Formats: sequence, C-alpha cells, structure tokens
Amino acid sequence: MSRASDRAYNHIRSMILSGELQPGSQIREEALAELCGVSRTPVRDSLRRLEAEMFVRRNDSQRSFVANWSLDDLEDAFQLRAMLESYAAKRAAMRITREQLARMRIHNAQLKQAVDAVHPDVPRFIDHNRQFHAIILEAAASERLTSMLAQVTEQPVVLRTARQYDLENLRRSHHEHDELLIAFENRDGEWAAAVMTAHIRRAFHAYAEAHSTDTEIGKTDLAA
Amino acid sequence: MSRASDRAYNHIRSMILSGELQPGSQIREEALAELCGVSRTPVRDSLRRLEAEMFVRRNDSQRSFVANWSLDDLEDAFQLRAMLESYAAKRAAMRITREQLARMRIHNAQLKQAVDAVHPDVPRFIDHNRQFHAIILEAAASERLTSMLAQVTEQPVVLRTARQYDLENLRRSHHEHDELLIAFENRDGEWAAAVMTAHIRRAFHAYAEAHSTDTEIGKTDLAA
DNA sequence: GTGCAGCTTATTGTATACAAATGCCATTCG
DNA sequence: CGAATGGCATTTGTATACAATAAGCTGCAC
Repeated sequence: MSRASDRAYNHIRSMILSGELQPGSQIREEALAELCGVSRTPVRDSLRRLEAEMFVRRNDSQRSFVANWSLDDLEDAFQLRAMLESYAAKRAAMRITREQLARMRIHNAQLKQAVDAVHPDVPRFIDHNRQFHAIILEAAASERLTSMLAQVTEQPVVLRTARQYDLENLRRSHHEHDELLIAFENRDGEWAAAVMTAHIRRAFHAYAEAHSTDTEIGKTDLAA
Repeated sequence: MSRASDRAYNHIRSMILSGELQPGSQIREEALAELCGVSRTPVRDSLRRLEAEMFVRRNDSQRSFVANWSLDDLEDAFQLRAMLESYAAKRAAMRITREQLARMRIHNAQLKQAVDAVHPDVPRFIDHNRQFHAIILEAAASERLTSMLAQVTEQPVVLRTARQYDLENLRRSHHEHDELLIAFENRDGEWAAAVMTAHIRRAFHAYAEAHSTDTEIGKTDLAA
C-alpha cells in the first residue's frame, strides 16, 4: 500500500465507485495526478488497470472517460454475476471449511439484526452481505473467478442508492442465505448454485423495479 | 497500431501464447523493452494489461512472471468458458443477423473441408473454428463478455499442441456447429446454450484425455 | 453567414534519469 | 559449520522532459 501506484489506483477507483468522478466524464491524467499527489506515471498505471476492469473506457483518440453503463449493460452484468457466482457456490460447496461456514453464519446473523432492528441499518446490512458473499468466493478458490466477479459486482454508487431495496427484500436475502448455508452443509453444489442463481436474479429484479419507478434518477443516470 | 505501446502489447502477448516466453519464467522489463525496440514505459503499460488479463502474474515483490497454469486452473478456465460461451450463444440467438449466420455457415463448411480432406489441415480447422466462435461473440454484442472470454479462450500453445485432437473429435465439432446453427435459425437461446455447453465440455474432455495419455508433456508443462 | 485551413493549445505517448526496494553473495561472528 | 548481517548488483517505481497527436479556435475566403 505504500506504493504511489496502489494509492492512486485505490483513490481513483473509490472516486469512481462513490460517484465523485461522474460516469461519462473525461479523465485527465494530469488532474488526477495532482489530486493523488503523485506524478502522471502511477496514474497511467492505474488507468490501464481500471480500463481492463472496465471502470474506465477510452475513445479512439486515447482519451479516458469514466464508464457510463446503460441499463442493458447493467442487466448484462447481473446475468454474468448470476452465472459466475453460481459457479462460485458450486465450487465452494466442495471445498468450504467448517471455519468458513461459521463465519458465514455470523455475517448472516449480523445482517439479519441490521434489518430487523427498530432502526434498520442498511449500510451495515450491505457490509455483512458483502462479506458473506466474499467468503463463498474465498472458498471457491479460483483467482480467475475472483477477478471476473470483481468486474461485475462493484458498481458506481449512483446506480445503487442505499435506500433502494426495501426491507422486505433485504429480509428475503437473509432467508436465501440460510438456504445457501444448508446447501453448503450438505455439500450439495447443484443446490447451492440453483439457490445462488435465484438469489442474484431476484436481487436484480428488485433493483430494476426500484429504478424503473424512480424515473428521476433512472432518466439522468442511465441515459447513454 | 502505430503506437509503440500497442506493438509491445501484441508482441509480448504473442510471445506468451506461442511459448516463446515460457510459463513460469521471469519477465524483465528492460529485456522486453530491447526485444520490442521501445523503452520500458510502453512495456510496463503492456505488462499491466497482461496482468489484468492473467497472462502475467506478479509475486509480492513486484517481479513479473509468465503465468503458469496448473491442470486445475485449466479445468477451471474451461468451466468458465463453457458458461460464458453458453451465455454468448443465448444472447446471440436473440440478435444474430442473416448475414452473420451466412458467415458462420461458410466457416463451418471450411472447417469441415479442412478435416475431411485427404491431407487434413488442422491449423486451418482451428482458424475457421475460431472465426465461427468469434461471430457468435460478435452477435452476442456484450463487450464485457468479450473481454472475459478472451481471458479463458486464448491459452499458451504449449498446452494445446496442434495434433492433440484426433480427427474424429474435430468432425464431431463440425456436427455440433451444425446443431448450433439450427438453434440460431430458430432463435432458440436455451437450445443454443445447451448445445454450446456440451460442445465446450466435450472439447475439454477430449483435450484432457489427450494430455493424460501424453505423460511427457503433461508432466513438464503442467507442473506447478 | 458558413465552411474550411492553418495555427494554437491541451492531452497523451515515450524516453530517460534517478530513487527505492529487493535479492544475492560474501563475510563474519557465534 | 551455520546463521545472521552488511553491502553490492539487479530490478522495479516515480518523476520529469520532450515528442506526437488530436481538439478547438481564429480568421479568411467564398
């Protein structure tokens, strides 16, 4: 982390994810270099990486822009995520350890608490949800899969405002996680994969519905 | 293509795929820079890209190495490829044009000729096969999918010596392609996806079998 | 007033110099 | 004799300078 290159990468990436760098806006190496307090060299390194991860795009005259996804792109990403994460579940079912299962149960209990409390804490839910899924990926033990999933899982925050999923949906996630845990305990990869597919698809539909009703955000952010 | 950076990228990539740069061997920026006739800067750019595409790996002290895949990694790649390419087939079924179908038929006829001739021409088969699959990807029209598939489709040549698939297997590929074409004509995405899954899986099994009997290459190339 | 030409400016590409870090080897001390 | 340590060599990281390219603008001609 002490490398300027890594700092620049993380900085830029988080600026994209947080929406600080707006989708579609042009990126100038010099400007980012000043922002990160480094020279253009590490910024360029970072841009190449982010480009490969499709967070950054370039036009034919080598100008860089923050990726701006259409709703189609987004649905495509969710489809890919459903497939990849189901595959992860299948692999994980064969390899997962008791210790990993225990950690998953903890996170699942925590995310349940987060939405069942009198004052629901959605960010906390999101965090434990993320960790729950991360353990599956860890158990799947495929570097390639991990890097591919990163590309379709992390998305700019402007496209998934925190309050968008209603609590009912969040609670259903919790129950689907329960079912995943049972599938893992039985080391039933097919079952785990099927549950995961349903889980991700449902999440997307909830998401798409929330956005189709929210015409204001939908119109402005999802326009090409 | 006139950019030194692109030239370096293509050069290094092809050296990896051809086996000229052996899996596991260390990469020194300076050496590659001389080889490509450029400075270290574009070489570094290329290495970052190739790293993101998992053709190049780095240890914890920032040294780069040509990726060296285990048999497990390879099977993993094929599984991913089966999923991704099935998804491509599904998308393609909805979008493919008459013109694209026509081109696919031409390539399929050509690859049939290549293996049915008195002197079978395996490289020619491979080329038309590649183009056949490329058209499906083109019809699927998903950039993300395209870049992901590139990572699991292109592999060092040392791991797939030209003669490895016997002609019988190649002919079966031709017939599976025929079935894909019918599925596309009927715009039946599920069918196309199912055929594609079977197609890729069979190809992997033929491949794995050829390699398990060829202990010499298997031992030397697939060792960690 | 409109369109094109050429220049000006902004931005990226490349090379090089130097700094930092890593690995290797030899030397020394227990 | 083995392990630890210090310094040297190799390799990568970063900054900067300059070259090349593309965009934008100004002014001229029609």
